[in-house]
Amino acid sequence: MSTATVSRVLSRPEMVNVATRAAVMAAVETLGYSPNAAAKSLRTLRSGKLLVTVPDIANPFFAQILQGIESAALRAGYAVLLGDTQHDEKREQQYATMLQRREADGLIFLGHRLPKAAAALVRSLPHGKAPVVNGCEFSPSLGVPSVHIDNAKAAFEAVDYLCQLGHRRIGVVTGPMVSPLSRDRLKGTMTRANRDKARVTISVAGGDFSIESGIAAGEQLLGGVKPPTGIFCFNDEMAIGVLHAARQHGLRVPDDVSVIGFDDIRFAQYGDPPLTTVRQPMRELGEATVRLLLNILRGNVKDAVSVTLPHALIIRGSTAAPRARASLTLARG
Amino acid sequence: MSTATVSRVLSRPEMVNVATRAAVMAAVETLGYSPNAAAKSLRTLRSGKLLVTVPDIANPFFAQILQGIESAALRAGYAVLLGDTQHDEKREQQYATMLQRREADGLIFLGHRLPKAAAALVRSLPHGKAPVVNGCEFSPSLGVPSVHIDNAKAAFEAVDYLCQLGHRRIGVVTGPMVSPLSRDRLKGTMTRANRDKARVTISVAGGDFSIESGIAAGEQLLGGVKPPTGIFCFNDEMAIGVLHAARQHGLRVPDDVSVIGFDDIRFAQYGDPPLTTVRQPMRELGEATVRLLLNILRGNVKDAVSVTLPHALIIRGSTAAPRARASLTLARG
DNA sequence: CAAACGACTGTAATCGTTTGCAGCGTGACC
DNA sequence: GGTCACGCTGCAAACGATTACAGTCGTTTG
Repeated sequence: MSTATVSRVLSRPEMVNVATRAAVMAAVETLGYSPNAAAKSLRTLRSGKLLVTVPDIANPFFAQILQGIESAALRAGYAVLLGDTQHDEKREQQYATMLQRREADGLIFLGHRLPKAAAALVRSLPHGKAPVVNGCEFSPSLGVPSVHIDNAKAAFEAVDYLCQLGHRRIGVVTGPMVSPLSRDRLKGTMTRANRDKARVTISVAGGDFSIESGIAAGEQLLGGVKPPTGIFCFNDEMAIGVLHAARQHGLRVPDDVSVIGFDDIRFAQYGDPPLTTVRQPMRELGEATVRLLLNILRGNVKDAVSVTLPHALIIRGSTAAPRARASLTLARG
Repeated sequence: MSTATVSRVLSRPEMVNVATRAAVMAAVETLGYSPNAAAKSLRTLRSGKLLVTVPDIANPFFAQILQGIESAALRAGYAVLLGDTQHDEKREQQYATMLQRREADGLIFLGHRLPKAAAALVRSLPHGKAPVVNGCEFSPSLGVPSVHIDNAKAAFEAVDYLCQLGHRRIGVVTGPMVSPLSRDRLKGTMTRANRDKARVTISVAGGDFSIESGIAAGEQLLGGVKPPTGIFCFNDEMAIGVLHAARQHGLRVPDDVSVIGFDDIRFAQYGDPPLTTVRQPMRELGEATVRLLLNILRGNVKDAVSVTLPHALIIRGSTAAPRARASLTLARG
């Protein structure tokens, strides 16, 4: 029995006679044989792994995307190599070198930076051939396809909802401005605000997507004179922080101040009050990045293009019309 | 310049003359060469990867453990292969076969089941040599070392605290009883309750660690006659669910009912009310599993033993003495 | 009856490293 | 001057699979 036959039994059984096939299977069974992945990978030049770098895996938003990625990858016969970069460029670079070493067949990165090693790969291959895709952060300048929602539009709608409710002084808690995602959301926010330039004023506080930064931003916004009556946060965790800050200030939500989050993580729904938020389809987002990457790996160049998934404003208990003076303004408006 | 020299420059530079070393480095630089991981792994029989299976990556508790694992692994020069098993035995098995194929040098599993393939490995090697470790779920019968807290003691302390506050009717929201972790916590609960057998009554509701199951359990417990005045949940998410159910029933926490969670995930602290809970050192737990696994991989058999990490009852705003009748009971007691 | 064909199976090259061993030049020492 | 040690480098054999290509053998066809 040659190794060739064994190999065939395991990879393309239909090529070999049923009798020998059975014999091989039996032997495999009794010996407990299983093929060596490294040897296979060396020979075939495919590792069967997808490298996924995540800015912060403890963030439920990313965790849920990762869940979508993992399940889609598994279904397609790939395993996931996980890198938690902690927003650290060094780590991103470090992980990206795994691509060069062929430890993974492709890269999905959820941050906003395209690591050098990956950028080199993108440059060295014809357009659309590099097995590198992005999730969440659409940035055409990177030359890498991406799966994302329309962040500007989503922000527009969130702010629009606050305006419709009658809010005129609106606070925004952003993420770091280095990321296109934050910039897009701020853009959408300002677009809506500028439509009512005369009446709507926006005050901006910077956050970093953590609950703690949300608390700080909330204190900054709510501690001033003429604090905003509605606050739009660029993720749910910061919104939870703002809720917390509001309580500390003795303000009731939504009576005294309305709060909108972003993402619709599970905890948004079950807090007190339940959070009005912009839902992103996290799981689908993860699955779509895998599909996109697989299209590239399979040479389906025409299907290797960026995808925009739908979002939805989910209205819950953390938003309401502003009281008293603000309502009068609405009545007059 | 032979490949041998290049290999040496890259792996043990001190073996080669500085001049040639520099030349090689220069060539590597200009050619953008980087060694093929599969070939290296084939030759050395080490993959440089640790396989980690997690029951549910969207659960912040596991996500934080994973974060500890990832950072410790990275520091030690290992990459993490992630498997999200969704509590599914099939998936666990599937991932465990990656060990046999040598796709990973070791396995860290966070569930309560030791997959067949891994069990076979454990049996085939001398005791303490199999590169398989568990996180969270200590079960000596598996023959695999583990990193965990003292779940029985922690539960004892949580229930003890409720008793000390004066609670007599205590509800418990458990996890699935197939896991040793849940059984240990229930054991600790009953140990404390039995100490006051005459006065303390325990009612048990089963959950599955999800917020939704916490809501259901909360409704079950709070909907009956003589509902408990204190509820101990086996994780924070179910506690958040119970908080939600209490609100639905018009009950105030902690005035009408006290709630204790478990884990101390980030969201426990910033809800309303902030959750009293048992803190587990998630990050350390992850790091310790990696250390444990590395000890096995390096043949440090004497250090390849289970570890119990400290927990702590964190008292916040979701617990208080019961009111009225219950307090009288306390006064009498 | 020979040739061609088809269905399998075996041979052997190949993937890209690592590493034991041998070779080689230089300097030291006897 | 010969021997030896030492520092460095190259040779070549693994590692364990995949896969053209070349048999082998029975069956069909002209």
